Amino acid sequence: MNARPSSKILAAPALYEQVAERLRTRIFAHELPQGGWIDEQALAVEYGISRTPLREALKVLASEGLVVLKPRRGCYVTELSEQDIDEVFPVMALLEGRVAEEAARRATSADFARLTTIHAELEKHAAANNADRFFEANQRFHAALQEIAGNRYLAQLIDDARKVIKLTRRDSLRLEGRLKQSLAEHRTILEALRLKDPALAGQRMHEHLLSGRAALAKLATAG
Amino acid sequence: MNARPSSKILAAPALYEQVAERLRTRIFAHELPQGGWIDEQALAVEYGISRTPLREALKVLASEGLVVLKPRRGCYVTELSEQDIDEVFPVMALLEGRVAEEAARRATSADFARLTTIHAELEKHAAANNADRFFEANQRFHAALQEIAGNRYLAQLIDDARKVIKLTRRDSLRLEGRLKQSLAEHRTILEALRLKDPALAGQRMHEHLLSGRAALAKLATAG
DNA sequence: AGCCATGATACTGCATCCATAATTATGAAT
DNA sequence: ATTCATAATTATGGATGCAGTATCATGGCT
Repeated sequence: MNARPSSKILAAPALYEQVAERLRTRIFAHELPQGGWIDEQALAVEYGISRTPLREALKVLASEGLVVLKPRRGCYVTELSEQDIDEVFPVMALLEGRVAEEAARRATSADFARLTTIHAELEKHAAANNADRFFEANQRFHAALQEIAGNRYLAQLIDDARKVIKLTRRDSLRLEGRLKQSLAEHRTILEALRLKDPALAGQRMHEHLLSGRAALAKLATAG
Repeated sequence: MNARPSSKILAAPALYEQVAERLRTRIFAHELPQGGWIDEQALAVEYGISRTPLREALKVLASEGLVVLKPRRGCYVTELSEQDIDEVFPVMALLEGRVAEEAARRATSADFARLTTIHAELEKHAAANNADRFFEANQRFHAALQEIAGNRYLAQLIDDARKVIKLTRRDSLRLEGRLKQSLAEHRTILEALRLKDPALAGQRMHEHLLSGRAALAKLATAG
């Protein structure tokens, strides 16, 4: 069957890419549980496709670190150990810090206006205590910074790292008080950007990320 | 044909992985030229395999950034623009700097002895003006640092970045005087490690990488 | 003479099929 | 009853086949 043919609006992505995206969504939703076996046949039947594009999609996900391919054994959703998280977050903090630094150097007044708009949404959703929308706006804020920083390779690495982190079932924004804390940190970052102080922006962003990891750690003990 | 079956010494890598590795080698050797089209059929015939594992290998290389997949058009070796290089190197410098920093914190005396040994080889090959061996020893030095730093994710990113950089046909070590300069920089890095000064080691490594990029830039103008 | 249309060619992308290896189930022996 | 050996089942990995589309060449038209 395979979606309606009318979906071919300007260069349809390859089937394996569509499949990869669907699988990512399911993995992030933890619908496919960590460490769980991925049944190629079942998925192929479910998607109404053959195993070929599915297997190609899995190769892609494997190089993204979302699944592990055990030769002759099959494919499993990656399990993140506490150590893994402790390795990824500092790198993420480093990269995001760099983005903030560069963004502070390059941001035009138009860029700053855009960031301010997004930040206003963060304030709104935090006030409403809406973690989902806050999360979404947060993503857009970081994405905007990446664009302003203007280093696509750096942005790519951050996106990849974010995918890995999303493997965790825990969501620090759900932690009591974390949402407000995150907002406060964002305020200081925006302030540093406004001051056009690259070092300060980088430093605060760096701390912001590490603060996120600490929140995650609290969740681990709390259950 | 497919290598001798006797090569199954303890968990043979999947065929697509072997193919990916062979392709990487050919790409780095510029045997497959930048921007060049990759003929799936011809390669499959040459390797004596079907197109299936070959295509899977290409998916992996694509997510490594070594090739680009144009839907319905085929696969092409990635072309690095000057801008791409200017985006990758600063990130590389950032990551390698971090590795050096962490390594300075964690290195035991045994680790330091190992680094000293490798550095001695660098000195030797630099004296002999042997760029190939210098390059190889240089790789081992950086690999050793990564291991000492103990962050596998960080190491992974560096390895990936290094692959991208290797796409360039230019080799800065061939530049007159660069080999000696690189050696001198290595000396200062080792010195910082010996002093167990993380900040200094990180800073010097960072500069070392940027210095490498500058050398590459000179090569660009020199031809 | 140059340009556009039409047809031939060739390659990509997906499906299907097959061989091999791993896992599980069954049964026998200790 | 437990354990080990053996057979059946199932899934992975690779090969082959086929449909759809992009590219290239040839020929007609302006």
